Amino acid sequence: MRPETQQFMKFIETKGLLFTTERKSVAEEVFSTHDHLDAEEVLKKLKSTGSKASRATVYRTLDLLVESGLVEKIDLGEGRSAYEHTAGHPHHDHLVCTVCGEVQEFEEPLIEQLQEWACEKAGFRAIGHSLNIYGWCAKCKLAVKA
Amino acid sequence: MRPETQQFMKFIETKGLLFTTERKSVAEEVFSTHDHLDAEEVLKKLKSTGSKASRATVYRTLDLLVESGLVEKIDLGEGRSAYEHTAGHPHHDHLVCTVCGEVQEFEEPLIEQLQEWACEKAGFRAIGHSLNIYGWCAKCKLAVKA
DNA sequence: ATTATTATTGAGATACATTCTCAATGGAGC
DNA sequence: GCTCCATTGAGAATGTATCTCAATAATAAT
Repeated sequence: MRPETQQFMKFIETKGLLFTTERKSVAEEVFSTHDHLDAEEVLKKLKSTGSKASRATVYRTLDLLVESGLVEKIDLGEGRSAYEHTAGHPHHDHLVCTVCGEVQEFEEPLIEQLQEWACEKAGFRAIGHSLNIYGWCAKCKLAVKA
Repeated sequence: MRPETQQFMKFIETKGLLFTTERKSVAEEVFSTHDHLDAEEVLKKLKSTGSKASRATVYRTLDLLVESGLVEKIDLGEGRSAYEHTAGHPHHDHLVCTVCGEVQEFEEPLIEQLQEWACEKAGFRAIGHSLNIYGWCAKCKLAVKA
């Protein structure tokens, strides 16, 4: 069991919930990669490894993972969203390729700072934010030129 | 007919399409306010003013309006999106209140600049972007305290 | 141990925004 | 008027996510 899954177990038990096999397998799946996974991908991977976790359980467990703070839900626009685990990952924003769908990360601490100022100015109390830039990734740019 | 609708007409005709009553009424509706409208709101307003434009036509015309550059489609996250006309509006980002649903705008040219740099660094060619901050607007913050 | 209580689950129903299909409509030009 | 093709509307289909509810599994009580 991965250390992150251990942490999740602690979170679940502290909340007075049960750390079931299904919850464990969803967590292990999410923690197994640094890629951005969407719920459907998690479900598919679980199916292929023999787990019988249902779609509903996958969504429910992903919500719990987000609540635990170990996983971040990112809104990729147009109703798509993905999950990634936060361990050892500072906050970052996303470059979404509209050609191949790939999602790259980028960091810009100053942008975060400027956002905070904008909120202060507007009397707004921020809870979360999402910044996506849509366009062509380096690979797809080349592919078109060629 | 509003001047923006005139421009839209020109766009439609230049494209070799027909400037129909339905397209005209959708455009007039969108240009009638500076608020952020979603497709369903446009449809409802049209229904109430006697127009018989269908949902499909509303969506199709909104796409044309975006293509013309006179209207911007903004992704508000969680699958919601809204439209606003761009005339006389510099680019801006959005503060989305998760309590009352209100959408405020804010401008921060430096953020735009930083985004461009981030793209350059990653070899990414940006086409569009969306920055939303979610949280409590000033009004809802007060309402909870009271 | 047996029973009662509660949490969790899966399958499918439902919701929702959006897009698609396709037959019917209706201008534009001959 | 007739032909042609763009446009339209009604409803079906899509995709993502949530909800319902009976069945199941775990925990607590006796």
